[in-house]
Formats: sequence, structure tokens, C-alpha cells
Amino acid sequence: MALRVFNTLGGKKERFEPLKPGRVRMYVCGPTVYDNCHIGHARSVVVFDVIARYLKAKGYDVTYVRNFTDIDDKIIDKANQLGMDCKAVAEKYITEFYKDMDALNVERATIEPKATEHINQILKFVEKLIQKGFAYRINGDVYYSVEKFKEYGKLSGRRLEDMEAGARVDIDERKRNPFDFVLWKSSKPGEPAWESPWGMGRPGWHIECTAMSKEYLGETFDIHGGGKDLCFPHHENEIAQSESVSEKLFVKYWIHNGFVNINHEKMSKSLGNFLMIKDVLKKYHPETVRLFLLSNHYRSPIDFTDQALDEARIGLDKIYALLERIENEIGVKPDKALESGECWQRFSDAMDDDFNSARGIGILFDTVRSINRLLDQKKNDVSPEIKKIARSHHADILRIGGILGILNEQPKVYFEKKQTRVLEQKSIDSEVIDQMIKERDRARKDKNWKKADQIRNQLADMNIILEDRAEGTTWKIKDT
RNA sequence: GGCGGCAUAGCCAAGUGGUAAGGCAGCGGUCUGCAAAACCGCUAUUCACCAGUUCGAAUCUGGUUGCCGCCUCCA
Repeated sequence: MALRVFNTLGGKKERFEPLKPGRVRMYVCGPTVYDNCHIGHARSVVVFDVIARYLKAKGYDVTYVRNFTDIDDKIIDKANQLGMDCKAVAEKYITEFYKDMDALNVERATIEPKATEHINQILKFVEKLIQKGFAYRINGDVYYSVEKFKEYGKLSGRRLEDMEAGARVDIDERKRNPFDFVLWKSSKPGEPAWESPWGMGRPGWHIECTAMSKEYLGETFDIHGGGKDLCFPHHENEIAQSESVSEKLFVKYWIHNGFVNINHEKMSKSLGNFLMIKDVLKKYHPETVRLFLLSNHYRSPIDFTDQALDEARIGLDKIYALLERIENEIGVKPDKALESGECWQRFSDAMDDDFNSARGIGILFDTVRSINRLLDQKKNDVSPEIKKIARSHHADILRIGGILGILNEQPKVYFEKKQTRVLEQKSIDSEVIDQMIKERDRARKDKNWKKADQIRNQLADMNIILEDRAEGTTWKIKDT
């Protein structure tokens, strides 16, 4: 099946055909590093991480660029507030970004450029825009003139005339049009500044992505992504800048991810309900968070609630339990060399349909159920044929996990870590549990069911759930 | 004011004109000393509402209602 992608430019699903066969060049807008990352950043980064992983799995040679905006008014404000210099602020939050994203098992992009390291490219771009008559100077500032670009608004589907009606845009009398945006901003004393033909200053926000994407991906490339909110004005402005210089199509496919709501509410500063990744990770396993984020289609809004995360956690446990069961019962070791089977094919079909990870996860659970069923039926007699099917499905599950960025741990380790964590939280000694289980075993051998059940109830009160199996009693911890 | 999106079971959610994936919760069953886990079965004649197109619509068109987003820094 051919990959189809919803293109914001045009507003419909299109067959994905990269400019150069076999090669994908993509650019995703990264964070402005002035604060910790919240769960909304996580969604965007995870979604594009999965897209990049999937494209690679399909055999494309992927060049993935994700930038850091490391100079910006908000960074300057933060620096003043903390009494630090801007560079230190940016570095601090880049470190935090990596901490969060590494924890979430996000792969590094191919190139992760910073705005401040591309000032020359930015200056050249601004000069060209002035030369070509798309930009104008007001003292030390340079503005882009949106009226000069006749296709302005083609991405977000708005027209300059319509927007002016109820525009809530700051009125700057000096600008020719309220939607003109700054390319180069003159600096006040004490602010970070670079020399330019227009005096000391710093780049405007939109220009950096334009300059850096051109630097690494060329004038036209395949995919440009980011959160839905970036569609206007950021990406609209990027198109204007790029295409007015290159006179070529800037980007073939625009991909925008939806927002994360918190308990049915928009995440916003005024509501004070920003959920930081590091706080979420205190409570939930990173793979739980990924499974949750990928369980809705990337363009739909997703609602962060404890219930939703608990369900994701239960689902993840279920998959890991199946992996552990396979290893125990038929001794299959992960084998990535094994050819992909039917489950991978179904998953891949789902992903081919505009990266429908939600449908893909449904297929993952389907697969889990079918293996459990297989192993239930032939409990004592695992035939070579069943072994073969189980191995194939097992390999497919791991392959799917590799795209979603989950199932990265050994099942045994996954459950042990969980146990250790919860036991510590509740300050329970696992020795005590083992002792109690031994005592219960003796009671069971004597068919003293009353005592055995009493011990089990005691353990249940400690959130320890017993499983009596043929090989012996095992226990799992209920984390709530 | 302009632009866009969404509405599918108790909850979450996929659904690409051909007869409603998957998950959670619930109920019944298999297994078990009893449980747990796993599996099986049941839980939407119906997809906000009203028209229309079609042999056929959750899917397309028009309208109504209700939510939401963007247009201002924002993933």
C-alpha cells in the first residue's frame, strides 16, 4: 500500500511522493528554549519521532532537521528574570529538553541546529528579501511586506482582507500592513545582538526556520511539521519568505499535530494548567505516556486525564505480560532478523493511511489477543507450527514497538522496575512478600485453604496480586 | 467578524459509500481448591438532529443544534 499523508496545504490526504525517490527531507519546528517542556511539546516531538521512524522503516533515507530557537524575546525576559545571560538560559533548557525527550525514548534528529549559530545565513536571507523588494527597513528593524507575496495565506486558508475585519493585531503605525512581521529586530542596550547592515540586532522568529531549512534541506523539501498553532502565522510566514526568494515551492507536505487538553480544558497560561513532562514522568512510565499520546490520531485533539493514562498503563502491562509469556512458554528471544508477518503488514497499512497510529495500536492488541489464545489452546503441547506463528507475531510486535517507541525493555526488567518502584513508594520489603508466599504455599499443600486465602487477602491489601501457576506462585504489584 | 475542526456504546477511540476495529469498565462462561492472569461470549439494527444524492451513507451534499480551535507568544 502506498503512503498517504494529510497535507495542510490543500487540506486533503495525498499520495506521498518525495521529491527524490527513496529520500525524505523533513523539518520540524523545535522548541523556543526558555522553559521546561510540557506535555504538548511531548506530543509534537513524539508524533514526528514516530513519523521519522516509520519513514525509515519503509526504507527511506531520512534527513530530519529539528531546530532550537535559542534567541527570542521570551528568552531575554527569562534571562532578566533569573539574572542569567541568554545563552545560559538557552543551554539550560536545551539540557532539560534532552532530559525529557531522552526519557521519552525520542530519537535524535539528524541535525539539530540553533538559530544563533546561523546568523550569517539569516542575514543573507534578509538582504535578499530587501533586494527583491519583499522587505523594508524602518530604522534598525526590517519587516516583511505580506502584501508583496500574492499567495500569502495559502497554507492557513485566510485572506489578508478577511483578517483585517476583526484583527486583534497590535497596531504599529510604521508597518505597511498589520500582518507585516519582523525579519530583523534592532536591539536595546544589554540585549544579545549581532552586527548587521541595519545595525545591531537579532533575527525575528520566522526567518530562522527559513534560513536553516534551506541550509540543510535546500530550497524545496518534502515535509515540514509542527503543532497546529504554528500553521498561522509562523508557517505561513516561512512560506512567504522562502518562496519570495526562491520562486519555488518551499515544502511539498505540511503536517500539523493537534493539541493536548488537560481534563477537557485547553492547556494555557491563564488557567495555569501546564503539565510539564518531568512531572508526568514522575507518575507514569515513559512508554505509558507514548502509548497514550499515540492512541489518538495525531491531528485530533487528545485529552490528558488520569483515567486515560491509567488505561494506557494497563494496556502496556498487558503487552509486556504477553511478551514475558512468550519468552517463558516457548523461549523465543527477540529476533529482529525474522521476516515481517501479517501483523506488521496490517500495522503498516494503518500507518500508511496518514500515520494512523491509533488504528495501529488496535492491531497491536489484536495480535496480543491472538497469541494469548494460541498459547491457551495448546498449553501443554507447543507444536512447531504454533511456535512458528508465535515467533512471527512476537517479532512483529517488537517491530511495531520499534516504530511507536515502546516495548524497549526486557519484560522481566519492565515488571521488576515497576515492582521496585511501587514497593519503595509503599515501603514494602519484597522479602516479606516472599516469606508470606512461602507460608501460603505450605498452607496450600496442607489444603488449608482458609489460611492460604487469609494470606492472599493480606497481600491484596498491600496491592500485591498473586498468580498461582503450574510452575509456582508469582506476584504482580498493582500500581495506582 | 473571518477561517477551520469535531459530534460513533457507560468511558476512550478507529472507521478511506458496501453493512460498526481496538482498549477500559460491566455482566456471564472456560480454567482454578478459591482467586488472579488469559481466553470465549454478551453489551451501538446504529454513528447529534433533519432533509437530499445513491441499489446502498457513520462515511458524500445542504440545513439545524451543540462543543472546540486558530486569527496574539504558544506544540
